[in-house]
Amino acid sequence: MTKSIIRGPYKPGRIREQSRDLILQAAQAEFACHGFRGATMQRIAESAQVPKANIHYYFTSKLGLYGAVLENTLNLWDNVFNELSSHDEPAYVLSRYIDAKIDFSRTHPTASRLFAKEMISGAPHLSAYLQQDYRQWFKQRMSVFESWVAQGKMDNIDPAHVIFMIWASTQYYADFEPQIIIANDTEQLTEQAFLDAASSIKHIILKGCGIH
Amino acid sequence: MTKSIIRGPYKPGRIREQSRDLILQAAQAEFACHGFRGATMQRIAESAQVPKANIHYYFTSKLGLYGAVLENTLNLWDNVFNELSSHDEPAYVLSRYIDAKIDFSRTHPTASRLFAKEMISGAPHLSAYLQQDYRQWFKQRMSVFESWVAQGKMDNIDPAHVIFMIWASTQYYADFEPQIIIANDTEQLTEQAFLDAASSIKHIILKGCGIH
DNA sequence: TCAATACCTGTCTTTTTAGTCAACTTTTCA
DNA sequence: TGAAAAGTTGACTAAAAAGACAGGTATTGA
Repeated sequence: MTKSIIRGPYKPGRIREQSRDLILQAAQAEFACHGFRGATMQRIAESAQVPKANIHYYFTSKLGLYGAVLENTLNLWDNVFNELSSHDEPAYVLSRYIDAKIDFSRTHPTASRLFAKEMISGAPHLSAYLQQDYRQWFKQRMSVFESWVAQGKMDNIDPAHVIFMIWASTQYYADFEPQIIIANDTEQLTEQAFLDAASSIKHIILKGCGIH
Repeated sequence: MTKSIIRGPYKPGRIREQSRDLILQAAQAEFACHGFRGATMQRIAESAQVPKANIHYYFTSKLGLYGAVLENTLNLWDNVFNELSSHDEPAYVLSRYIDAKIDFSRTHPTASRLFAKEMISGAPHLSAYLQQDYRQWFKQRMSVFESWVAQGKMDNIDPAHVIFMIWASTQYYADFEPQIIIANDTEQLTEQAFLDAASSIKHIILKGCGIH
């Protein structure tokens, strides 16, 4: 076998990590497309090109696999969330954040869709996350916006709606791709299309909030 | 039986219509929550409080039922679409449209979620609609926006992104309800919450597009 | 009132699904 | 190098799924 040449010297747990990752990748796509109930272990196995029993060697059950996929995806998510850092200039902060969100939609569309599906289903598997990290993050950012309003750096708008508008607008380009593709009369969305979207969103949000 | 007293005099086909509607209602909720594959005829039957065989009396198959639900929902959708009529004043037209969209999110959240799920799955059952009515509607409205830009009534922004932003922002309040509820520290969204959302969205979109 | 028609549903079949398991191969490391 | 550990998988089981259908009941209009 040429494995040791191709993959380099063996380390304990290396195969485990690699196989798990392969399965998680396939599972993310399947769950994003069909939701938890609609996904089947068989299709995930075929997509990952492993026997179904192999999935059950690494994951206890379908629910366990789904949990692992969600956890995996939450980490990516948090990185983008943290782009909305504290900074004196709202124009700079929001511009960077919108760019980061649009870039996430372009580079991780299935991650975005997975969360959207979970939310639409009532987020039955995300309540812990929503109650903890999300809630905390949200409150912190709210206070940043409020300080901007107090300093006259932006219009007096409920920050929650601004945040929702940014999320909704940026995630739309991942979640509603078929609609956008048909409207654009194209086969697939180019990087330029995402940059244009970011540009329009930034224009409307910044100007709309009275940020200079 | 008291049916004739409760339901009034019988007309041919009246029972059919009533039963179909009951099932469609339950099916919409189930499909919206679990998607086409994740939904089961059994749960739809339980939710509608009819035997499963009764569903198969009115609908040929699961796919047939799903198609009927989609068609049913598309009619509601189109009514809201048509609110974005031609009119001289962009401020008036867009305000009315945003109000109508937010109101739809409030009064028909499951309809909104059903479409969102279908879109995220790649819209496999909506290609006909997207290629026909949707495409046509979109092009027409684009030209309205373009005439506004030409007349200097709004900033020179690609209208597609404005439309997407309005859709995304308004539908978000139906599709991502769990997220919004937790951010709002409330049990459920009140009508006032929707009115506030509409108000903020209108402020940002109109001002952001340079519409007076 | 009384066929004819429409409506209803318990029971059955077939297919698909999640999950198990024991026999097998590969990898590791002492 | 060889035995223990890790990884693999074909074949199985039990549960859940969609759908068919025959034998019923309710409704209608003449």
